[in-house]
Amino acid sequence: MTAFAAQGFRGVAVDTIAAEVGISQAGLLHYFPSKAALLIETLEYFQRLSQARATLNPLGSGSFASHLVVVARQHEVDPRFIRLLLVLAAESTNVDHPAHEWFVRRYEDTRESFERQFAADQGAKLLRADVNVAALAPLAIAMMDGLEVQFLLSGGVSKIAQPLDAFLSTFYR
Amino acid sequence: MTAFAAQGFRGVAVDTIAAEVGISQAGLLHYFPSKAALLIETLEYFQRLSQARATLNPLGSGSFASHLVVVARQHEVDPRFIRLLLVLAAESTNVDHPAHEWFVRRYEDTRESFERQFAADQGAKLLRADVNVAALAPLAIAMMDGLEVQFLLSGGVSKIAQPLDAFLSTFYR
DNA sequence: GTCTATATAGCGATAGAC
DNA sequence: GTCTATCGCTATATAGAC
Repeated sequence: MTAFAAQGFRGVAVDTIAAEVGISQAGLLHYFPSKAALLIETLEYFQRLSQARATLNPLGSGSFASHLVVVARQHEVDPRFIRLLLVLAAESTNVDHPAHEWFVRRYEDTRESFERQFAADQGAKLLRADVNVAALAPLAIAMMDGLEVQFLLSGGVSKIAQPLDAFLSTFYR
Repeated sequence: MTAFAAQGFRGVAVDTIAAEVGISQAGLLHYFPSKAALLIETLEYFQRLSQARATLNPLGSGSFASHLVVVARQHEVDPRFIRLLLVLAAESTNVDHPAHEWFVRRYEDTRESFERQFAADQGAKLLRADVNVAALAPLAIAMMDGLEVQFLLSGGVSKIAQPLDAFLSTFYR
């Protein structure tokens, strides 16, 4: 995760990852048929880890927006997770990239999930009734990704959680 | 520009670019001391091109926000330009990347420019007086970058200009 | 100014020993 | 299950001819 996050898919060598876990390059490729397969498995593992995190941090207590801000704050403390998604999402915009299809599907899933959860907030009279949740979902995703770019480029000076909160708050009562 | 935009820095070979302009690999490296130098020159060239475009499309007629929406619409028609920035910005979040310093400086310049132009809109009573222009600048940049990710991943299905307009409009009277 | 040729290095994947 | 060794390929950069 950290290797792919820091260098992207093409930028990291299988040997580097193998050394980090204490085995040889051939040893690592004994468990994964190819480097591309290793990447996909890494992304799937990341996904499961994120879902486990979300379960530990349930959003029953507050709005979906406040949940997103908490997640953003965690990313500021430990950017390794979200960095993996950001760097590889940009790299995989190319259709030939081994993770292209994975990211296309993931963004679609995320958009649908955001839309559902904003709709729930609207049903609970937390989100303003005049807000179009289908339009808000891609905006919220875009804002999180974009703030992350500035956070990483600035070396942590530019923040994520506070600006995200400011943005989302304009849609809540 | 198109090669680096499509594949990033590490993903493209000098030979590929050389073939595209009709000379050999050694012929191309006759003009640039290294691949990294070629990348920086490409980014500088892109910058000059963007500024020339902005001059042709002056914003005297409307607000800075409407100017940004026009630019976004151009990017939807021809994503090659902005794609270069997005892919390389993500790649260059790594401090060892040859264009890291270039992007750090560019984002700082862009943020300052956005802040100045939003302030001008506020002075002209276009932007609401209660809006914090220093806070709005990074949000606007983040939104443009994030929408671009979704545009590229969706193969052009997800749009940039219309959602950006919806976002910026909430701050204008 | 542009070429061919090559030095040098790195990488992914496989073969085969233990 | 893990290793060493190696094949085959690709890539950057340089040398030197024309």
